[in-house]
Amino acid sequence: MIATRRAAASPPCPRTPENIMADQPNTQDWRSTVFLPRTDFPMKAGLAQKEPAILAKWAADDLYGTLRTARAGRERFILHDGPPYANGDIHMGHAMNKVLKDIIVRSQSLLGKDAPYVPGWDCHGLPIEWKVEEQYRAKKLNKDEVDPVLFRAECRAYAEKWVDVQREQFKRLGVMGDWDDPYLTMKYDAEAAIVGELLKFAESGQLYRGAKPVMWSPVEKTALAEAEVEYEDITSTQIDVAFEIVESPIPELVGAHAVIWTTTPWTIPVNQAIAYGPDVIYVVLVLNLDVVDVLDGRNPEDVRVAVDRHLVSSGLLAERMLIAHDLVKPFKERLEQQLAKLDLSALGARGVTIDIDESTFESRDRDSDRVPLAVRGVDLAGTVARHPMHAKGGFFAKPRPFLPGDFVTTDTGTGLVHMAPDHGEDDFLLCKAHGIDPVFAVTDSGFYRDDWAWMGGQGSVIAPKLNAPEGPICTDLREAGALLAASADYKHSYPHSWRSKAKVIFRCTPQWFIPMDKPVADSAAPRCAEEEAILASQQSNAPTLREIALDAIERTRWVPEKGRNRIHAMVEGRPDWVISRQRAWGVPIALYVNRKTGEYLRDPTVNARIVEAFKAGGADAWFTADHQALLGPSYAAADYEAVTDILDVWFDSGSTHAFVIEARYGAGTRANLYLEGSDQHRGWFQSSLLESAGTRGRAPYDAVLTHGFALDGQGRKMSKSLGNVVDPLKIINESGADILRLWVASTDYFEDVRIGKEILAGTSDAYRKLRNTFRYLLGALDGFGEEERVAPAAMPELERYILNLLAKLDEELREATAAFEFNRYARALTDFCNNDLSAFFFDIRKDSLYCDAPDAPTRRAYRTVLDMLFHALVRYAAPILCFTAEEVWGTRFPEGGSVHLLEWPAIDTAWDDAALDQRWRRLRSVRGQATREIEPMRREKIVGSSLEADLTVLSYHPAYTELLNGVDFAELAITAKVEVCDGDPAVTQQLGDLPLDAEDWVRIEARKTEYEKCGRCWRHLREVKQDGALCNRCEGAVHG
RNA sequence: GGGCCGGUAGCUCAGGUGGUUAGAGCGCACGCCUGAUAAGCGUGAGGUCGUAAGUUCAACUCUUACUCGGCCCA
Repeated sequence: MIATRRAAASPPCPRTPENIMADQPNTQDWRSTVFLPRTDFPMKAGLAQKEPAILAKWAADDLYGTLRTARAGRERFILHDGPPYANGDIHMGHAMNKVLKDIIVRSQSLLGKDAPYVPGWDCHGLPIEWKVEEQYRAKKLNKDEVDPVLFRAECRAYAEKWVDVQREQFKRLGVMGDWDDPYLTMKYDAEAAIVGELLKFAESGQLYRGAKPVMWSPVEKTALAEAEVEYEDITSTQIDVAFEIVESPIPELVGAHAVIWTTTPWTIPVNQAIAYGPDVIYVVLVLNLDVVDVLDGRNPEDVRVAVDRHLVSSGLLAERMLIAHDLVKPFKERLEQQLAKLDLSALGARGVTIDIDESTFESRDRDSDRVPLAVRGVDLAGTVARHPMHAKGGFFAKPRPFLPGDFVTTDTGTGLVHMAPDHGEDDFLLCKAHGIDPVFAVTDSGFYRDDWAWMGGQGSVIAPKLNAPEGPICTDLREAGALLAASADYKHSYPHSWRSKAKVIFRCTPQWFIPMDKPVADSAAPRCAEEEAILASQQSNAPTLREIALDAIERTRWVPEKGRNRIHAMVEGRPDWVISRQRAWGVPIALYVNRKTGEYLRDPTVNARIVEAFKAGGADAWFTADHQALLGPSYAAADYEAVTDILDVWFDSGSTHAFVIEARYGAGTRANLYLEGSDQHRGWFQSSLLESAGTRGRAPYDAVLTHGFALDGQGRKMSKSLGNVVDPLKIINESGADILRLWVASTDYFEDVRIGKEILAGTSDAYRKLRNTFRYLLGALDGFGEEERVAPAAMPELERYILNLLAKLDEELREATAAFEFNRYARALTDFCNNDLSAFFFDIRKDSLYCDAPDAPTRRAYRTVLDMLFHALVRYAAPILCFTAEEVWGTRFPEGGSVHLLEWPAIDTAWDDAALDQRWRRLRSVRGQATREIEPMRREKIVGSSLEADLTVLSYHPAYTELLNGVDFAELAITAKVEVCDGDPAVTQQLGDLPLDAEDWVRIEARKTEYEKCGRCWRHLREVKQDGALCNRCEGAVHG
C-alpha cells in the first residue's frame, strides 16, 4: 500500500580492499566500504526561492481540485472563512489567521475528510467608499455630484484590485483553497442573497424603523459604527448651568436652582429634562459672598450691593442651589475660578470670595432638625424646573421634569444631569420611558435647524467656538442669568471619526433596527388578521432573537472554552442591532415603506422579484429599478417610498453562511468551524449568529475557535508609531512561508502571541532540526526496496520500541489535531525527532546502518522502521510545513504525486506496548547515567568517543540485572565492553519500589577500554587483534 | 473609566481538584566526534513561577489589591 520506488542510484559499490591493503596494511581507509547516507536533499532549504516553484506546480496540477475529487463523498469538514476587508496589504494578523486555517484544513484533509476551503472578502463599506471619495477630492470632484451607480462601480473596482493583491499574498503563505472561485460580498449572487436574508427579517416582522441616538459624524454626514470611531483626548468647555425649580413636593426647593454640569454646551438648546440619582444625597447651598479689597474711598456697603447686583445679572449667582452633597467642593472651586476672572474694579472692588457653611449639610438625613435642606434623590420625584431660555416660548417654555436615572453618579459634575434625548443614549432611554421624544433639532451637518427658537441656523455643534465660554450659547445663558461657571479646560477622552479624525456626536436619526427582544414569529409568511391575533396571544411564549442566540451559544463548542462567556455576556447585554447606514457602497435596505402608514411592505412575491433583480444586476438594480415593475400590479409605486439606506456591512458578512455554505453545500448545512481573532466575538461571530438565529433559529456553526493577536517581541501591540511592525511578506521573502507557518504552529495562539527577531530565529532553528531529520531519513533510506522490508514481529526490540513510540506519538498528534492544539502537535513532533530519533535511535543504529552487510537482519529491520517513520513523519509535517513536506516527499518519490493528497499514516495500535515501553524507559535511564559517567573522561581526554569506554554496571535489583543482560547494552550506550554485576545486597534492602528512573538502582563505572579498534566500524572489540584490523562483522560485510 | 483575558528559565511552551530539590525543547557555555559535517553526540549553567498582602500545617496552584500587557466597551 505504500508506494515505493527504487531510487535511481544503486548502493555504493565497495572498492575491493585488497588493492588498498597492499600499500597500507594497518591504516587502511575503509570509508568507501561504509554505507553512508546519500541524498540530493540539501541541508540548506532556500525556502524563499523554492516555495514559489512548489506553488506553481500545485497550481499547474490543480492540487485543490484534485483533492476535492479524491475526497468526494467523504465525511465533510467545513472551515468557513471569515472575510478580511478588501483594502491594503496583509498584515501579521491576516497571515496568522490564514495559516492557522490552512493548518486545520490540511490536517482535516490528512485525516481523510473532505475539507474544502472557500476564501472570501468583505467588499462593501465605508473605508473603500472613503478611498474612492479621496480620489474624487484629489480631482476636485464632489461625491454628491457623481452618479451613484458610477460611484459604486468605482468602489467595486477598488475592492477588486485589493482582492487580487491579497489573494496572491495569501496564496504565497501556502494557503490552499478555492482561489479561483472565492466568495465576495459584492458579487451579484452574494448581494442577492444578502438582500434575501434581510427580506426574511422583514417578512417575519423582525425589522423596525426607530429613532435613536447613534454615533454621527457631522463632517461625513453619516452614522458611524463603533469600529469606525476612535477616542482621543481633547479639552472641552465645561459649564455649570442653573435651572430654576418651579414646582416640587418639597416646598423649600421651589425658587432654588438645580445645577447641571456638562462638557457639551451645544446640547443645552435641546435639553428636555433633568436626571437625578435616586440614591444620591442632595443639598441646597446658600452662598455667602464677601467682597474683598474695597478700593480706596468707596463705601463698602455700596460696593457690596453693586457687586451683588452685577453678579446676579451676570448669571453668576443663584441664591440657593441644588447639588449632590459629594460634589459641593469641586463645584465651589469652579465658582471660585469663575469669580477670580471677574474685573470688579469699576464697581469698586478687587475681588470676591465665596463662603459655604458646610455645617448645614453635615447630616445626610433629611428628617434631621438640623439640616432641613438635605434631600434624598428619590424625594426629588415630581420636581419640575424650567429651561434657562424659557422666555423663548414654545419648546423652551415646556416644563423640565426631574427623572430618576440609575446612570447618575457623583464622580464628576453636580449629580444632576441635563437630559437631551436627541444626543445621548442614557438620555434617550430615560426620556423615552417617560414619554419624552427626541426633537431632531440638530441637522445631519451639525447645525441647529433654521426654525429652532434658540440658536436656529447656527453651528456646527462640534465647533469649539460655538461651545466656548465666550461663544453664543454661553453668552445667552450668561445673559439669562443661568451660567454659573464656564471654562475651556476640561480634558477628557472623546470619540472621533476613525477616518476624518473629526469629533463625532450622538444624534437621533431615523434608523432601521433588528430588535433583540421581540418574539420571533416562526413563519415568514404573511398572515390574515385572524392568524395575527392568534399569534399575538401566543407571542409571550415565542422566544426572542436574544433568547435564540443565547441558546445557540450554549449549543456551540467554543475553543477555547472561555469564548463562550465572552460572547454570552455581549449578546446578553447588547442593544438592538442598527442595520442602516447613510452611505452609497453596500447592499441597500430594499424595503418599500407605505407613505401613509409608515409600515414596510411584507409581500414575499414582491421580495422574490427584488432578489431576482439583484441576482441579475447586483445591488445597483435597486438604484436603477423600475419600482412599479418590482411592486407588481397589486401596489402603486406612488404609495411607497423605496428605502435607500445601506445595510451595515456586518449584516453582509453575517450572511456569508447563506451564500457560501448553503449555496455550495445545500440548505441546512452548517460550518464545522469558524476561526477568527478574539475581537470577532463582537464582530463576525456575533453578526453571523444573530443573522442565522433570526432566519434559521440556530447558529451557523458547530464550533468557533478564537485566536489572540500578534504582538511584537515584547508583547506590545504592533503600530507604525512604535516602529515595531513585523511584516509577514518580509519574513516570507527572507526566510520562507514554512518558517512563518512553523512559528504559528509553535505558539499558544489561544492567547496573544509574540513575534520578533529572536523568536523567528528560534523558529528557524527548530525548522533546521526537522529538515535535517528528513534529510537523514532520505539519505539512510537510499536504495531501500520492498524486498528489504521486515515484519515488526521479526524486528529487534529496539525497533519495536521505536514503533511503540511512534504509536504513542500518533495518538498524541490525533488528540492535538482534534483539539486544534497545534503547538502541542509541533512540540510532540520535534521532541520525537530530537530526543527519540536523532539523539537515541539514529545514534545507536548509525553503526548498523553504516557497517552491517546490506542483508543483515538488524540493518534491514532498522531501514524498515526508517521507511515507516518516513511515511509517518512526512504526513505529520505536511499540514504545518506544507512546502518542505512536499519537497521531502518529491525527493524520495518524484512521481509520487503531492504529499497533500495522502492520508493519515496507518499506525498499528498494537505497537503501543506498555511493558516494552517501561522496560526501555529504564534502559534509557541507565544509558543516561552511562553517558554522564563517561563525560569526565572525555573532558580529561582519556577517551574521545564513547566507543573507547568500557562500562561496569552494578545492579541493585534483579530486574535491572535481567534487563541489562537481556540487551546488548554496549550497543545501546555506544561503548566498548559492558559488564553487568550484582551490587551489594545490603544496599538493595534499603531501596524502595522500582521506579522508571534507574538513578538509585544502578551504579556505573567507566574506564578506557583495552580492546583494539576495528578499522572499519571503529568499535573496540575483543576479537580485533590489532588496531585497524577488521572485526568479524566487518570482515563479513566487506568480503562476505 | 468599565468588563473580560493573560504575565512560569534568554526564547517557545508543560505544570488534574494546593503537598517533596518547578519540568521539556531550543538557545547559551563547555566538551566530544570528524563516516548525517555550515551536520551529529554529550555534559552543564540558567527561574525569589509579574509585585505585595492574606487564607492554610503547606500556594506557581485559592482570595484581595496593585502593576504590566492585550481584546472589547465607554
